[in-house]
Parts: sequence; C-alpha cells; structure tokens
Amino acid sequence: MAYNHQEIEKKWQKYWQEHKTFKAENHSKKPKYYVLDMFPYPSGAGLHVGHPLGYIASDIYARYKRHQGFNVLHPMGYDAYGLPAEQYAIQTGTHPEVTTEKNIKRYRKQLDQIGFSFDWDREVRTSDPSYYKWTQWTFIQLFHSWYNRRTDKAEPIAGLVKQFETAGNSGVDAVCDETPVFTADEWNAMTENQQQDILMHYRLAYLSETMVNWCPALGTVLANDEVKEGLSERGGYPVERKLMKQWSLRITAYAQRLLDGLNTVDWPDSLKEMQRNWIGRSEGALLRFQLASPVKGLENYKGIEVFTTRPDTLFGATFMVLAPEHELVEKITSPEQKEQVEAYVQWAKNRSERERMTEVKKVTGEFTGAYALNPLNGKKIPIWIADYVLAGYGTGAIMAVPAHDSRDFSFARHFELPIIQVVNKAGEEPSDPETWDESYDAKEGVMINSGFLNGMDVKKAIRAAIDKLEETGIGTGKINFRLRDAIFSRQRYWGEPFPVYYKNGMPYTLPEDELPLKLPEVDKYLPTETGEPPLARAKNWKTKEGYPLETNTMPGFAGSSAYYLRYMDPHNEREYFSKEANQYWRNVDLYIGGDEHAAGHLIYSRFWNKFLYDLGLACEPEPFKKLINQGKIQGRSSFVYRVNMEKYAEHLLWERMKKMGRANDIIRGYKDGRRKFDFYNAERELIIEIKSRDKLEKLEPYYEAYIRKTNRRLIMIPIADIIENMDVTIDEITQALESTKKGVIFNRGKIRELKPLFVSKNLVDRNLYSTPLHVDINLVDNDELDIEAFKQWRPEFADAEFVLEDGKYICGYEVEKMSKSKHNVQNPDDLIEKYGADTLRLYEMFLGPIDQDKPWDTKGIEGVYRFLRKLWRLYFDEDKFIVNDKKATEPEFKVLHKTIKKLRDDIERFSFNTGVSAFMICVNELTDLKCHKREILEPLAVLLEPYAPHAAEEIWESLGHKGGVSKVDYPEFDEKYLKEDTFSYPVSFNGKMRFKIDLPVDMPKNEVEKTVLAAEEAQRWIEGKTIRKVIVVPKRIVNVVVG
RNA sequence: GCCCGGAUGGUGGAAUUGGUAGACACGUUGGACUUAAAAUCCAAUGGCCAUUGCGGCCGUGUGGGUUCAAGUCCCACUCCGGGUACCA
Repeated sequence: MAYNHQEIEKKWQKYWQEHKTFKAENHSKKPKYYVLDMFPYPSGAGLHVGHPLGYIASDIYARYKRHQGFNVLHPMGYDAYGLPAEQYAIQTGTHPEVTTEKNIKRYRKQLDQIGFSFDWDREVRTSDPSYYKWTQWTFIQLFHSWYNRRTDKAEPIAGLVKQFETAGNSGVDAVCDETPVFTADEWNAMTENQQQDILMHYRLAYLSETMVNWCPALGTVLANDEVKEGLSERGGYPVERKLMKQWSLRITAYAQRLLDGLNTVDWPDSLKEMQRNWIGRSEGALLRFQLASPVKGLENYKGIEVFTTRPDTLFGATFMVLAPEHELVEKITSPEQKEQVEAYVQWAKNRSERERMTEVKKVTGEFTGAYALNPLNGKKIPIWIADYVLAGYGTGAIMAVPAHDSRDFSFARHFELPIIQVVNKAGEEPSDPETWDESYDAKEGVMINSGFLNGMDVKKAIRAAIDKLEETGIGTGKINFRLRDAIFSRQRYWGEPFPVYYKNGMPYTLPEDELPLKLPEVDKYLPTETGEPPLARAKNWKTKEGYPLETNTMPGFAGSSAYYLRYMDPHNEREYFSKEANQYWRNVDLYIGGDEHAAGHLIYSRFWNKFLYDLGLACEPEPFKKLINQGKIQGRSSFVYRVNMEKYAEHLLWERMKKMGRANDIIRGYKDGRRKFDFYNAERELIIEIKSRDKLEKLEPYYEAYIRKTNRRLIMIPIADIIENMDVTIDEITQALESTKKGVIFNRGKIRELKPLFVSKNLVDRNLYSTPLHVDINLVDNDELDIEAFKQWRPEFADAEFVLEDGKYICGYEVEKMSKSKHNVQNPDDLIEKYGADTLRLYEMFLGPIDQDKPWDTKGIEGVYRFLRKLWRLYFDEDKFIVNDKKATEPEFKVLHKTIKKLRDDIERFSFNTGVSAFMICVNELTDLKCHKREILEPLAVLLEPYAPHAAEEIWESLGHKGGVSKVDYPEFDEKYLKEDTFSYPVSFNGKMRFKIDLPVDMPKNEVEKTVLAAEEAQRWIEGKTIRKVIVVPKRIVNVVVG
C-alpha cells in the first residue's frame, strides 16, 4: 500500500468531524488546558503559507496535551469586522456581511484541509449579533463604572452617585478628568444634564472632546496603535490631529496594573518590553511655577503646573516652555509678543503630524513676553512656547533645564537662553556650559549650584527635592504614564453599534434586555452629505421612544478584546459566559500569534479582562499565561532579467571592439558639451550612435546639422542590426572608419522587430544591461525557469527569447514580504494537494524555530514528503501491512526511547523543528535496523499524531485499533533502554579534539586519565612535550594540556 | 537618537547547563537500478593544503579578554531586522 495522502486525509477529516473528536467538555474531571490562536481577519485573498504557521504549532501542542490526559480547549473563530470588507462595500455596494461570509467559507475550507483539532462547535464571529451583544453589554458596564483609587478597582457608578448625594466629591479619589470640587448640596441642586456632565468625567467609557487621530482618506478616527509613523496602519494614509467629540475608554486607570501584570506572565521579553514602553511609566514630581507679575483674569491662578522626572535639577531651570495649545498661552502673552505668538500657534496647529515628526530636529518657538518665578530660588525666568512640548503629555508645560536635557539644550542654544550646570559628573571639574557641545543628560553625578541640594548625588537629590516641594506645598511626587485613553469611536459602518441613545444631547445606555442593538441597513456605506457617519443614513435609527441612537461604531479591538472568554461558553444566551465555565477554564494557558499586536490587541484585552475581573466575572487577572510570537514567513521572490536592448547592443558592440583590440582608439560614452554619444574615434573623427530604428530616423536631421557644424562624421546603427547581425555591423563600422566619406552614414537595412530578451542570472556583466523583474514563483523550480510556462504567463512574453547558461535559464532570488505584486505568494492549497496536509504541517515546523522570521522556500518540502513515505514503509510494503509481533531488540528499544525523550523535551520547549528532525533520525535508524515490530512502531504512531495526525490515525487503525489515536496515552520514556556501558570520550590536546576512545562509563577519573595517556594515539601529541594538566569530565570530555 | 532581537556551510537550520561545531534536511556531484523517466538506494559534500596513505592548517559578523576548553561568558565595534519617536 503506497502512501496515499489525499485519500487518508479526507477520510480522517471526515471521521473527526462526524465523531466530534475534538469537542471540549465544560464539565470534566480531567485537568484543563486552553490553547488559543489569535483569530484571523478573513481577508479576500485567503490563507497563504504564513498564516497557519502558528496554528500548526498550537495544534501540535493541543494534541500533545490530549495525549497527556488534559481536557483541551482549542477553539477558532473570526475577527470579522474590518476595513477591507467595508472599503469593498463602498466601491461595489456589496454588503460587508456578504463579503465576510464568503471569505469565512474559504478560510474554513482551507483550515479544514490542514487537519486542525479545533472544536468548531465553539466558533465565534465578532460580527454575529449573538456575539456582539456581549461586546455591547461590556460597553454598558464600562459606561456605568468608575475607577476608585482607594480600592484600586472599577466600581459601579451608582455608588459614586450616592457619595455625591451625601458628601459631594471631595472625598472621592478617582481616576477622572479634571473636575471642580462640589458639595452634596451643590450636587443635589444640579440639573440632570449637569449631573450627567459631571459623571462623564468619571465613567470608564466616556464621551469627550479630545484630540484624535483623524484619517481623512478612511473617513474615521484611529487609536494611537493604529497609527504608524503618522500614517494609518491600514492603507498608509496620512493622519492629522483634530479636536472631536469621541467615545474613549479610560484604560489609563489600569496603567499600573497593566505594567505590574507583565511580571506575572510568561511572554517573550521583547513583547513585554514593548508594552512597558507603550505604557511608559515615569516617576517624578508635579510642581507649580507662579507668574512673575499679575495677569488680568488670572488673579486666583494657582501657578503653571509642570511635570518633571528631574526635580533635582530645579535650580538649573532657566526658562519654561508651554505647548502651543496650552490654555494659558493666550492669557499671558504680552501685547508686544501677541502677533508673533498667535502666528506661531496658528502655524503649529496647521502642521500635519507627519511634518511634525519628520522635522523633529528643527528648533522652533516663540517668547510670550511673560515670566515665571523659580519656586525654589525665586529667580525670574522667561516663558516660551514651542511645539517640542506636547499638549497631550504631562501638563503640556515644562521647566527647561538646558544643561541636562538635550531638547532644552538645543532650544536654549538656538534662542540664546542661559544654561546653568547643576549636576556634575563625579570626579570631573564643573565647566562652563557655553563650551559644551551637548547637554549632560545622565542620571548620575553630584549636585552643584543648587542651594540645599549641593553635594548630594542625583538619586538622593531627587528625593530631597520632592520632600521639599511637598513640605512647602509647591508640588508633590507624581507618577506619569505615556499611555493614553483609547479612542473608541469609529465613523464607519462595519462595526458594533453603540448601545447608546441621546436625550437632551446627553448619552444614555440602552436597557440590557434590548441587546443586541443590531447593525441597521443603509443605502450607501459612506458618510452623509453633512459629514455624519454612515449609520446616520439608516432609517429609524432611534429608540422606541424616539431618541436618536449613536451613529459611531466601535473599533476593531472591541470584538477581539474578550473573545477568549466567550469561547468558554459560546452559546450562553443569558450571560457573557457562565461562572462555572470560567472557573473551570480560567484563562488561556498557551496563546500563539504575531507580535504586531503588542501595543494593540494584547494591551486592550488585558485591560478588558482586568475590568471584567473587577466586576467579578473573570476569575484570573491576566488573560494569557504563556504567549509565543510566531515569526513571519517571508516570501522568496524569483527574478528574471529583462534586457534593455540599447544597453545590451552597446555592451555587445563594445565587447566585440575590445576583442578586436580597438579599446584604445575608441572612446565609450563620449561627451561633447551637453551632447552624449555612444562611441567616438578621435583620429577619424567618427561618432558611432546606437538607437532603435525609430529614434534614429527621428534624430537624423539633428545629427546632420550637428555634423555639418562640427565637421565630424557619424554612423548610425539600429539596435537590431547589432544584436542580430553583428558581423555585418562590424564590417560597416570598419569601412566607415577607413573611408573619408563625410556626413552621416545610415544604412537602412531590413530590420525585424525586436523580441523581449531575457538573460540568465550568472552571465557575465548581466547587471550592466538588464533589469530584474519579479516572476511568478510557480514558474520556477529550484531557481530554473520553466520557459514554456513563462511564455504563456503574459501575452507580451509569448515570443520572448532567452540567453541561457548550461542550457538552463537560472533565476535570481531575494527574500522579501509575501505579496501578490511580488508574485511570491505561496498558497497552501496546491501544496496540500500535491504533498498532503501532514507534509505541510511537518514542513512548516521543520523550517526553523517557531518564533523566528524565515523565508519560505518550497525546495525543502520534498525532503519531508520523502520522510513520510519512508516512515510509511516501516508499516506497509507495496501491497500490505507488514507490522509483526516479534520481540523487539535492545537497539530497537533504544531508538524508540531516545525518540520519546527527545520529542517530549522538544515539544515542552516548543522546539518543533528539532522534533521533526528527531522523527527523521528515528525512521532512518529503524529502516537501517529493518524494524517492522509492533512493540516499536505502535508507540511511534502515537508520537507522530500531534505532527502528522492523518497518517498516524491511518496507521493506528491498521494496527487494529478502533476509536482513533488522538486521546491515547503518550508513550512513557524508560531510562533503562538508554543506559550505556561505555562512553566514547573525545580526547583533546590543548582544546583541539584529536581522537576518541571508548571507556566504561563508571571508570574513575584517574583511571580515565591513565588510560588516555597510555593510548597509542596519544603518543604523537605527547611526544617531546610536557604534560601540564589533564582535565577529565566524566561522560563528557578529556582535555590534555601539553606544552 | 533610544529600547529590543539577530549574525553559524551554497540554502533552512542543529549544538538544551562553557565540553566532539555544522545534527536533520535542501541543493550539488558521482554511482546503482531502468529501454527511458519517475520513484528508490549508495557515496561524497565548511574552506584551504596534501592526496600514495596517514593527515595538517583555518573556521560560528569584526577586534580584544576570561578559561584547561568559548558559537555559548565579558568588553568594544560593524552590519541586519523590529519597536518607538521631541513622553519632560
């Protein structure tokens, strides 16, 4: 029986589906294990070989865990909302749901073909109303919650209202927007709208006027993580800052817990580091600078608030800088400076984010004419505005310490502001900052010029400065975060509608029993004429009572933030998920996905989970215990080299002339003023010009004129003549050189049209006259081009010609991103048909470590396919099953148990590539031993199942078992089969391995030393030298030091 | 600029705790089988030198160091990839 992968794989995929083999039970005495993949956005292009890489790894692990007796939850679903389907809807009018459904079908088919052990009964789709009901539900909970700093968790807003009613807000310590203090009486006297307005400052989901990333091309706002280098992540369109009323989530309330939680999870360090940077915690002080002279309208102003991480350098603060958007700018600007300041503010406002980013080095700013007082020494310092100070970070104002901050330094230099050194590098003399090339930013040194701080080191001085600030009431110690609240509105159609309506302009949430609020039909997927989001087009988009519903929709991360929880209990209609299900499954044990989600999905879902944790719904504070980033599979592009005919003709002619020995009297690339000619012979004053015939005919009159003027001679040669009739051309040129005929020589011979010409990669000087062109990788095998297929690929290449090397056309290659336009996309369907899913699974794992990026190269897949067939031949010959019940020998047991140990260790450390190698070694060795024994081959089938489940099932059935192999116990490793009596010691001299010697494993060190030194092979290394030292590491190595 | 990761044959990679560098594959070359092809099998395959045999020297991005012993540890640097970008 030959290995027929197509038949086998179909058979077992059907079996698994019919028997619901991989269904996970919510009630089980077995321990649980939750293996999750980041669910995909089903794009129209379908899967390419890069997508399943992580799925295969997680599937192997899930299957392995089942063999270990775990109840494994391994679900799959779809992140179904997304821009591509909506952009397609805008272009074609097709409802995004239709497109999405179609794409999901395709994905499902492709996924099924690979033989994943997903429990498809638990599939979720973010765009399914029964799913997004709970996304909306969570939003309602966020809306009705606030963050209590005292208890350090989210609490119901109703409790807050009660406090306001009885005691006002002075005793409340919340993460909230700036809110004036009010008493209970004042609260109770407020109108409902006023109260709602106040509450909005506290809600975890809140509506506010904020600076947002507005992307005009997409017609929507974007969250910070959706903007990369000033462009939208999807599509790469420009993004600008804009003040808009938007929903936000108060994720900043969780900043510290998000940071702390990172220490409790087993994630790649780089990913944790990325999140730490994104959260951006900095410790410092918040302090106030008083204005030097009173300003009208600011009589009660408490002073300009500033955040600094270096309160120790306060004595070195020689000026202040406000962000152009700072509210104070308008008020403090002196009449003399008004014009310049207003102009600067206007200029800064109109600058795009991108301009701002690319012009980082440019120093700009303007003096306001106002002064502040240094709170420690009372010195008067000028207040400037500049856009290097960001309105969105800290307080939007800084104290500038030019001596110790590089940005302040360059600003001070540019505007000639004073620089005072206050930190001195230990062991160095203080120097005049005027002589400095750069600031001294280091966080170490001794304080100078700093009053009471003098002599302290930086660390101590920071503490002392904060203490002083707190003592005098000037400021307080403060921790600041870079993390911003997440903007949660999108002006798009294809997303979850907000369960929100407006009464008197104030937002209220729908009652929970009216969920889900379904996405309405619209006539077009575009904004309205007045610029409102697409949902404003929906008819009757209002509540039963007639209140208008919110027209924004939620962003992509809304639906993906807690899908792992819904998988635990996906069909629950009464609640998000049952307490029992959550108590059992708890959180994800292994999560596999790409690291592009570091600052987006993986932060949002941690936040979302923590909120549900505060609510008492989720029982674990972190959603993903262990996380692995699978590397990207890059494309391997193939290139053909298309000849540039003119360059090629020049090249050919020149080569020929060199051969004829004319390289000395003919100049190539001759220049006469601004004119350029291909070749020139000075002695005979002959110019040689090569061009296409068309061009030559057009240029003829100009050349005539030029020749007449300069009294030179010129021969014009059509490209085709050179390429197709070199000898004749050479004769012509020779004649022309010898003759004295004046004027232009142009022989209008019979000329064929030139066909596209391609040169093979390794031909000499190829790069001088050809340009690389991406060619479809399916037309290339082992870098050799299938010329006939290539001719049919594109009509314009139908009669192309080729310059070969060794009778072949060899293509070049390069590793780059897999994309349609580069013709390097490898789709798994073709490979599965040819080699089977088991081969694909093995090969993807065999490529290299799971977490590394690696190029896709189909070449190696043959080797893995060969391995599977070789394995098959241990069980079957041409026509029958050949496994026998003979007793296995010791060497056979040794092979098996070595493999069990290796595979188990490799799988535990997620080293799947070496696992595949272990199988190959095992099969090679068993083949050499001609082993067809059940005692060996039965356990081997179980070992194989996680990697190549179809083949394993078929083998298992042939071995006479019923009911499938997927839950059979993993083979036990037994040390006794690996015991060796002797060890083959590598013996090195001065660290270089010279020979090996077999010695008993239990031989004592001194015996080993004696035996080795006495060995025959040792003599030539010892001879004439002194033995200085002998190192014996039992069962490892012997090293003899001679000299 | 700052932070993180990486660099090993022609290619993908292995070497898990400092202990035989190049496992396992691909590719290449030669051979067997075959009318032929496919499939399969065998042999060689880091570089250089010597090949009559033994063999020898060099070699994990570069330069230095620690050690009996370094791909692995330390210092300095080069190049490549990713993140971030005036975050006070």
